Amino acid sequence: MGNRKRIVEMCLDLMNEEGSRAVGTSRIADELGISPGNLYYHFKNREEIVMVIYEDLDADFRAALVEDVHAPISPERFAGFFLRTLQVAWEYRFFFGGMLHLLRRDEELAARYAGLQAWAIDTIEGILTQLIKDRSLTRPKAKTGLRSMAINLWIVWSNWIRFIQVSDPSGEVRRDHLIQGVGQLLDILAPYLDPSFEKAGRRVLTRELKKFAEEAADPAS
Amino acid sequence: MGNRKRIVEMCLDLMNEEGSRAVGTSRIADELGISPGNLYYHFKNREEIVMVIYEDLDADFRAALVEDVHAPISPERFAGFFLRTLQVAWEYRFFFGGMLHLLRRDEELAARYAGLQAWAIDTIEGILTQLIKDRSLTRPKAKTGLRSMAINLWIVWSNWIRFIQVSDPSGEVRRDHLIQGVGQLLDILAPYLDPSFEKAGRRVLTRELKKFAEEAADPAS
DNA sequence: GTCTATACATAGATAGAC
DNA sequence: GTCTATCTATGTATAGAC
Repeated sequence: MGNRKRIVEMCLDLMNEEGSRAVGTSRIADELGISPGNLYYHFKNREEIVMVIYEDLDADFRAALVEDVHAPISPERFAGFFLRTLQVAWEYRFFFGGMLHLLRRDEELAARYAGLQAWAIDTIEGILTQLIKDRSLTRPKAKTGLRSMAINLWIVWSNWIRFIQVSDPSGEVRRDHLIQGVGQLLDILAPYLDPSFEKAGRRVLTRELKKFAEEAADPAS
Repeated sequence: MGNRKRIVEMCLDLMNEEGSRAVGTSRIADELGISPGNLYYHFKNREEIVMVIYEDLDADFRAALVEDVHAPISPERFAGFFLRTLQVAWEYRFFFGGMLHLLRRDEELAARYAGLQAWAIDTIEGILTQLIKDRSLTRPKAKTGLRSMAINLWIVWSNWIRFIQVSDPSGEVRRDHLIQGVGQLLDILAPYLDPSFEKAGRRVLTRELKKFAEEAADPAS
């Protein structure tokens, strides 16, 4: 694998582990056993590395939210949206952790992320609208209810990992925390969901939790 | 006013404006027209300044959430909890913006904030329980529903300001954004709220919005 | 309490050899 | 494509005079 790619991956790993601020260009180079000069041959500056990573995040998130959206939306697929996107939030957790600072220092990144956020909220609203058509969701009374719901889902989604990290500073985030996050998102919608749809969605979580517990007990597989 | 206090206030202002990371000790001293040495006479290090500010935040938040909690809880008081606490989140927005980084570099701060978070979620759950006793809120079906609701309220609360900041990178956060945030929090509870209780709560927001619009139109007052 | 001067570490970035 | 060497800027913090 070329050094360019190795730099990006090391940067992502280190930043996820220690936060974006703690990771500088010299640190990345050190860790890879290459020279700072080499790193700067591949990238104009530190921002550029982060931007490359952000592009992956952006693409992964959009793919996770758009994948398999054909109507009607099954509870399994609906739970899948949440689970896949939370997985993305986990894989790029450094970004959400240090977001404000990263965006402040890079206007282009700020604009792009604002765009992703706007798109995400619209798309979530679209999914909710589809659920209403499918009769899996009751329309909220207030006109702005759907949008408000989409915003709340987005906020909880984009901050769930941080919430877990802060709750237990010395603990690590595990897959069951992600599954718990999906439950948390479902709870926002619960009062509007068709009971059997909700039940089926929750079953997916129970199944995932079981799978995780088994893997944890038997790491061989 | 003594320099110690001026340092704390300047630090808070600068960090709120530019993010905690962008503000160093030399910058604070510069801005106040005092020497770095003077700053270090008053504080052991930068962490200590942040800790002093955090202590205010902690106290202000607790006071805002506990103030005037006698049962039964009126819709006006309930809306007041949200409005006052969001005001606190706004006054110390630097902390929420750079939280993960701040907590990573200061174990004591991390422990204290984790404590505040746990207390807050418990206290919110307590308020919801009181609302159920008052018959202003319907108990959610799931056993863990109340707690989940409290967590969602907390997550949206603690990240609302950041959400607004990121939504419009070049815009400023105004009081009407805070009021919108209260609406957002109410929406999480809406399906469980007694309709007349909810209506009265919303009226508080309309009134606050009107007050803000008038003040904006007539800054003299 | 406050100042000047300075030490020290680290991070971002570049020049030029190989 | 990669290296060594180095520059520059900045931030944290201290020593010692006033």
